[in-house]
Amino acid sequence: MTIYDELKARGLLAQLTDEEEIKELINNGKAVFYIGFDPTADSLHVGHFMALCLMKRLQEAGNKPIALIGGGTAMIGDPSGRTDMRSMMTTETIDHNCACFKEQMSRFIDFSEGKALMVNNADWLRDLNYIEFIRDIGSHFSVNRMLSAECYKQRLEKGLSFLEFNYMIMQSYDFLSLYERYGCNMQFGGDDQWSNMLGGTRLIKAKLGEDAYAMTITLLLNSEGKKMGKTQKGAVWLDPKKTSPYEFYQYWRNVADADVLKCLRMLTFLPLEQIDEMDHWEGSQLNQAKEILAFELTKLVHGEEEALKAQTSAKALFANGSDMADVPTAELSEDDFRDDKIDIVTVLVKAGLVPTRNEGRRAVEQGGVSVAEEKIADFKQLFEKSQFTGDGLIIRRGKKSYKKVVLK
RNA sequence: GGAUGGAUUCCCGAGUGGCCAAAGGGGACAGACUGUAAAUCUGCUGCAAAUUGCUUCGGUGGUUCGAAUCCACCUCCAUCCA
Repeated sequence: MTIYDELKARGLLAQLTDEEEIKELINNGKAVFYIGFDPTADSLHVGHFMALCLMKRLQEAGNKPIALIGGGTAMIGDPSGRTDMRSMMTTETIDHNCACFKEQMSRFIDFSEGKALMVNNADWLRDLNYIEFIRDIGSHFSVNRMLSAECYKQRLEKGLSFLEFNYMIMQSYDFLSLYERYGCNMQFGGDDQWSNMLGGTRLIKAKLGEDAYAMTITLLLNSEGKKMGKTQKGAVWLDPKKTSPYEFYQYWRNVADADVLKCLRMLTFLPLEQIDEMDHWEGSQLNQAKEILAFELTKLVHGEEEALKAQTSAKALFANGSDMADVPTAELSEDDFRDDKIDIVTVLVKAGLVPTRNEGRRAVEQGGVSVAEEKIADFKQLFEKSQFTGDGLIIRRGKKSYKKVVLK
């Protein structure tokens, strides 16, 4: 199976500028492609993960990836798909984020011996001369055309600043620069990037008279049409300090039935035959598929050891297993006790199971808290210090949040 | 630069002097039912030393016994005009 067919079968491809040419290029390892990442946070998240996987797949097929970190474009902010203006970021924050991205990416992509490149568009964007730039590049863009782009429609109703309006031009210029510097002939990106990417191919045609291609990846949406990888607490991060492997595992373990197969296809590296097999699974059997999904992804991101740990903890807590060793742990200090006692609300807060004391109270009042499998009825209930020594106590909030709490 | 409308809690959105920690909806969270799913029903949703206290309605001052609500100035946004 060619790489192109595989990507297609996995449902990863959304729009292409020229299907035949692209097929030819990537199947024969002739593509030098780039994907841009905007450093808007200090860690990559699940949304980036899919792009990284795609890079990996294409790299394995012999193509050369360029990871473009948007240290320059981040100073502008992409308005695509946004209803509000992005807040401005300082240069220091952006630079810090770039460094974090770099480190995380090198775990997925092989950057050795020129097999892949990582560049930062700050190198050519930050020192641009305005007059030169608009004469040289700006003259190739039609405002009429830009305004008719779908991604600006929404913003035209709510207001769009000139700063953000320029994002498309910057991104197009990136493509041109990469084409000239590294012979980059293709760009990949999320489907919301389509019009920005087209801008690039058009610019290359206009400036150099040469062809470049663009292809978008289907956005990973859940069955409700929302972007996946977001929880109410924010994004699901790849950095274990921001989203622990256990939480990461649980996120995928809990995806809706309707989304499991899609996620398996788009995100994992499992052979398609195996995934097609699971497609016949129904009802509670789908739970197994979710387990596979969660395990595979955790393994990809955090390594097999962490994935196994997350899996055994999950089994211990949900399926009455007995191995509690790897359940996420929280520690209490001597100072948390008064007369060697501590109340349940304090324990919940200290364990991070609840953000405020009020919520802790509420959780107890609604019967959502148990300690060592015993439901707590009174939020004033006290615990002895001695109960937290040794293996400590398993505190559970709701169905899915557990912490082992021990005395340190 | 001018005219008009607007800014309320996580989001949308009511409230135009005390009865307001602020209607209603969404989301989130918890309970029941389940398969760690979905749907449904119920509860709940500012913070805390908790029958009370504290902070909140774009910002700063002011009027008043009392302000989300009235006044002044400022900031930001939208629409129309230039």
